[in-house]
Amino acid sequence: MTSATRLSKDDWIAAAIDAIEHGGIAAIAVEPLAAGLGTTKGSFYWHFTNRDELIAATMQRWEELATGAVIASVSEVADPMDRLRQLLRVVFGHAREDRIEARIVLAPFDVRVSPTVERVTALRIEFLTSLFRGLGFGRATAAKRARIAYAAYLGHLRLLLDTTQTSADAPTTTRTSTSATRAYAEELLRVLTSPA
Amino acid sequence: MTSATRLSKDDWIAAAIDAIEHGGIAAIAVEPLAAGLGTTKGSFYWHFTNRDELIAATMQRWEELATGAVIASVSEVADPMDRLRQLLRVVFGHAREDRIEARIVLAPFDVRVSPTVERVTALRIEFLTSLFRGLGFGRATAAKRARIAYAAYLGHLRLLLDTTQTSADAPTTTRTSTSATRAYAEELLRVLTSPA
DNA sequence: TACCAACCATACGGTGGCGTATGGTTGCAA
DNA sequence: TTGCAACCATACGCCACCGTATGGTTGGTA
Repeated sequence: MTSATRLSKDDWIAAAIDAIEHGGIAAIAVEPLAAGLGTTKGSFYWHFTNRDELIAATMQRWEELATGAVIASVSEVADPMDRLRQLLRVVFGHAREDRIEARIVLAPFDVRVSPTVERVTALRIEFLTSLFRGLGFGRATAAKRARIAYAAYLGHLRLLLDTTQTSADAPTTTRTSTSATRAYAEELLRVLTSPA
Repeated sequence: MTSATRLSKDDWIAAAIDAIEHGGIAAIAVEPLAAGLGTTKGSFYWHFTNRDELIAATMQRWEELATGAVIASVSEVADPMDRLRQLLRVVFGHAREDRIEARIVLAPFDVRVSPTVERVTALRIEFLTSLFRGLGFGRATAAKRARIAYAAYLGHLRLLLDTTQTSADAPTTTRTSTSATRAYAEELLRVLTSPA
């Protein structure tokens, strides 16, 4: 994995994204990252002018990942109800692993992060709103339900971290989507689509 | 405010809680706090053995505040439906100011914080569950709705921070409970109490 | 009023991270 | 095979913070 080859900008960004999992953007620190990559600051400061530039690049990369994947994986489904169901399935299935998502999306008050997160948030809520509109809800109701749905997702993301971290073993066996989580998602779907 | 008198342990804890608003537990740093209090480390290390002890004390204090107030302010209402309504009103009214709550409750992965937060979380969800049971929902449904309700609260807490921070003026005019927030809370109440 | 305990200031050494400077390597291209 | 550009290592100074050591103050009590 740590091949003795030379590094690219993207290698640093990838390492930065990994680091987020264990300490948020605060963990995007040059010297620890260099150590992890088996190199030194000398390399880093050739590719980047400073730490903030890496953080910016990392956020940009995350934004691409965050917007592209999920929505795409859903938009192929035709029926609106099935789309929403599918979305919840995907999103709540992933949630357990997505520590990175959690760290970025739950972390407030950081100017280097918030613009990106706010864009992603807006986009996701818009997408959800269109879903609810497709289900026949009026404009205002759809907007509110979308917001509730996304808030519930965020909260769920946070709540998952409680039980997860205690056992530091965490085998690669992604035991995602516990039956409890499934039940939660189904109930959420139920209440969110209850008649206006 | 910064009277030239001597300081107590509680003064440091109070300062620590304030500091959380502008940087989370990371902002509970001895020297900055000392400067803010108009004193020096000398004082601090007389009252506490080290930084972690202050953090622990601060979390303990927050736990008291977090559990006591809200639940008490609600339990005087008789009718279950009104209780829930009242709870949402209180909680969503406060939310905008409660940056501190947000920073503590949304921050994961910190061993010095998580045990406290997890206790508070469990307690609140239990309380919510009993509310839903009081509304006539069965055990399982009540538990799920409670979890959804709390997740929606957490997510809402996070979403509020987006719009809030941009304008750094933030006058003391607690413009809490925007009409948008009210509408959100009402819709949330509606979907959460929709028939099983 | 003299003293002791509570409380605080100052100075120090240590750590971890940032950014710069400067001098290697390495590999491809002429 | 030499040479230059890309890439990396090492060493340095700086800053913010932690914790210790040590020597003041201060205020109440004997």
